[in-house]
Amino acid sequence: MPEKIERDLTTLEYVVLGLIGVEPQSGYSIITMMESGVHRWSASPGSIYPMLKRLERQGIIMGELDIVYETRPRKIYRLTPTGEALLDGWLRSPVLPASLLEERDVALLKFLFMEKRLSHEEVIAWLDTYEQAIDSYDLARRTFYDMAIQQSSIHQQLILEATMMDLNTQRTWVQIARRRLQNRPPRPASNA
Amino acid sequence: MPEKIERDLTTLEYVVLGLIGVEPQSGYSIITMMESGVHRWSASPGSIYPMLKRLERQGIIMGELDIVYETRPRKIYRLTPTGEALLDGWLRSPVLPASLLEERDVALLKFLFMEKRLSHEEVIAWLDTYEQAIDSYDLARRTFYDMAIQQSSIHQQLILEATMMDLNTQRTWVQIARRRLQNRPPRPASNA
DNA sequence: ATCGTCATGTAACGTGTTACATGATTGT
DNA sequence: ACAATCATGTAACACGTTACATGACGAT
Repeated sequence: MPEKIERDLTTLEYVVLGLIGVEPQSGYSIITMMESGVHRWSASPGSIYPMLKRLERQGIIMGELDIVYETRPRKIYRLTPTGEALLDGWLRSPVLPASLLEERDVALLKFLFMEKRLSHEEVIAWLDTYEQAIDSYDLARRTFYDMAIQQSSIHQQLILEATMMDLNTQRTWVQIARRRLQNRPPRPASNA
Repeated sequence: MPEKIERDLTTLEYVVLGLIGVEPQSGYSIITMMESGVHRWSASPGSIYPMLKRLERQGIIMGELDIVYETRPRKIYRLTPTGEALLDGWLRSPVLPASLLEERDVALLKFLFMEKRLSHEEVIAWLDTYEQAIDSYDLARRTFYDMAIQQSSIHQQLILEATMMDLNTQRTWVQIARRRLQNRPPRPASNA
């Protein structure tokens, strides 16, 4: 009987769920993937192993000793149905304006994990929320921008411009991504 | 006699030092500034007040009760020489390739705090390190890019492109910033 | 008189870090 | 035989969060 899940999961926990969701992983493989990867979260053994046990206690993942295909026994964790629901809920959660500048890497990671877990339409819908977040942020900032830009120092002005440029880049990317996904053939045709 | 400073300061601590460095602040004003500001660090009272005491114990800041200009007594903290040295060292520290994608907001905050603490030349030099970081990241990624882009899935390709676009935006911004600062008149001339 | 804001603080809690420890297995 | 890697774990520690507590002041 699993523990009750009281608090919302950490971003780091969701990322681990995402990795496991793409393919079942051992603690060691998670650590090495995150060390060598594009992720900012340096997964130390001291955080991963207790976390895996915690998530297993809560019935979110379940570990199984793998002694068949590997000479060296490893404990492979996979998602339980509860874990799948949690992960997919996180992946589907819309991009919020507040997270545009500070959690972009998280958004990209979610986009990575989505590929194998969400339907085509859901990914498009998520990209729509992304663009809506940019729009509303843009709107709020643009009115503020005109006021603030006047009486700001040079550095403050440049920071405002940096965020504007940042948003524009993100908007362009979202549009590219959506177009690319929409043009994607439903199934890979015969090659060559 | 202040405690020895064992560990390196947290980013949050440096940000607080930056705020105090621009102008002496009370705990409350720090909290409100960070809540309303562009910063991702939600400064809760439970983090700020203990931190201020900690930094004071270490001789990095010093607080003084302000009962003269304010009806309501507040404790105003200012940097000690030790604190100034720490802050300026942090501000001068070069931008590293690893921090380009994950700590951009920190870089912009540093850029904000620099304005009143570093010389013109030092700011330019810091921008140079910024661009060098972009160059080296770009170099490493570009060789990887050509290899990886081939056998990557659509989502992986798009993530790679997102980071490339991101880097390009940052490079453009750095160049704009440097140009703007170099064209800046040394002193504001007479206005109107 | 009362409510909201200003202003500072404390206590419990949990997560992540650093450092250390252990042992099996592979390579040379 | 020995070193490096694979693989999992533990213990101490510290920071930050959440929630709670306190009181003075200003406005109505």
